[in-house]
Amino acid sequence: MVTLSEENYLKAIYHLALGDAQLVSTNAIAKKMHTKASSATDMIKKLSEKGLVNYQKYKGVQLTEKGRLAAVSVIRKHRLWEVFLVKKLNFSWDEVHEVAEQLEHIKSEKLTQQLDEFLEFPTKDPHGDPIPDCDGNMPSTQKVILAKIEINKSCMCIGVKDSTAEFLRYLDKHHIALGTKITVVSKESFDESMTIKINETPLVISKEVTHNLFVKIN
Amino acid sequence: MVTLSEENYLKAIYHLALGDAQLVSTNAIAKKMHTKASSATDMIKKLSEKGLVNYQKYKGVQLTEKGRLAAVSVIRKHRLWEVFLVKKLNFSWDEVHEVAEQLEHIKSEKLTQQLDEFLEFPTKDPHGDPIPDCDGNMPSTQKVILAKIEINKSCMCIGVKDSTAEFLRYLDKHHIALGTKITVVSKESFDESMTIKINETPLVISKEVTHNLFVKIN
DNA sequence: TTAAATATTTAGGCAAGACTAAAAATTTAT
DNA sequence: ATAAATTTTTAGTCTTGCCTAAATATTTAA
Repeated sequence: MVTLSEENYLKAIYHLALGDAQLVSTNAIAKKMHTKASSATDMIKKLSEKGLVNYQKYKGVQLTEKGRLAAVSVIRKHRLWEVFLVKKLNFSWDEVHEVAEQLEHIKSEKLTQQLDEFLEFPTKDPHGDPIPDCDGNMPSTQKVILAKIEINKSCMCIGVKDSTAEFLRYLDKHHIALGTKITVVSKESFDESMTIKINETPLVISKEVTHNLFVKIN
Repeated sequence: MVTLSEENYLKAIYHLALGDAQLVSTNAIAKKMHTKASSATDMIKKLSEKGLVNYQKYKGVQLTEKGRLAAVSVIRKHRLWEVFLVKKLNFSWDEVHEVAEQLEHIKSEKLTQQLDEFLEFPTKDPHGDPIPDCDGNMPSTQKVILAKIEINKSCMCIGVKDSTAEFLRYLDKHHIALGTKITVVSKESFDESMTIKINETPLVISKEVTHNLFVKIN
């Protein structure tokens, strides 16, 4: 039995380790969970006792395979529900997160499978993130940050890094969506801003934007 | 802010008062919630402090209007999700309850409204229970227990009283569904059993069944 | 290579929601 | 009308998940 709070910590650790088995620090976890380091330590101990993470005092934690499966299961549900909200209930991509944060904890194997089928087995959520399969396999994506694209090259927007509602609405306003073709026109080195073209329309974007957009080279 | 636990107590009180403003006893609440009377007392005090119930020591509780609205809102969500599970995700009517018990606590006004629309504003859940509207109005239903129907009269099955999975599967087995026409053939007074006809097929049912089926006289 | 800064853990507490045991109120029965 | 039975409340504990403050490790810097 994994509690709701434990699920949230596992998810945080998974994301902080970038889906890998990297060591994650107590402070990083506390920050992500908006709690204090002492609370994170408490929870880490509990997760460790349950065999969900490997933990050595002062050294950091990593998910065990059991912990990784639990984290990925929550992420799978989160992303499936996001698809449901956008595709079936007319939510926009900047509104789905907080509702999906609740729905991801609903426990029912059958519910998740039937939802997956009802949505016709989607492979990406509305922000372009991959949906793990029911065996816990997370599809790998070779995505790159827009900032890395060279001048005069084109690429396609395939995801966002931090999907805060404000950022997503900014993208909507400037007609940047998943699948949108972006051409890099020029870069300013002093502030890392960039001029891009979308459908022949030029747009100047700050480094906050270039570092939060994932693209794929065609 | 109403907690998950508080919502469950409010729902229990609503059901025990039969949707009315009747006084409900501490013991009855404890029994329904599968907790001890002392736990129920603790929670009653909290609900009372929050203005969700009226409470006088040793006298029992009743929902305030605020409490009733909170209870009905949870019931609305529960029943909408049950419809979703049956209509969209191919659940059968005996499988939906425990999942809906979780889904009913998801907090999002928009989610509930969009779900209602997506389901085309259903008025009944899969067990025949009415779905309250978004303003907290619970449609009244003049349903009667099958046991009350006179010999040689016909009626239509419109709901179940206690919808335990076992009872629902019993009904499935004997082809009794919502909308099924039932004719009362005879009654045994010593054990309150009854012989009925469904599509000309006779069936003997016990008093456990006749007291758990709601019917409507044509 | 020590001293200072930072990160982490421990110790002790708090609120929610449950429990047991005991006290108090109410109801039922003699 | 009083005793017995039942119901309800109170008092004190437990667990989960959080907190603050203090202690201890580790890392960074002089």
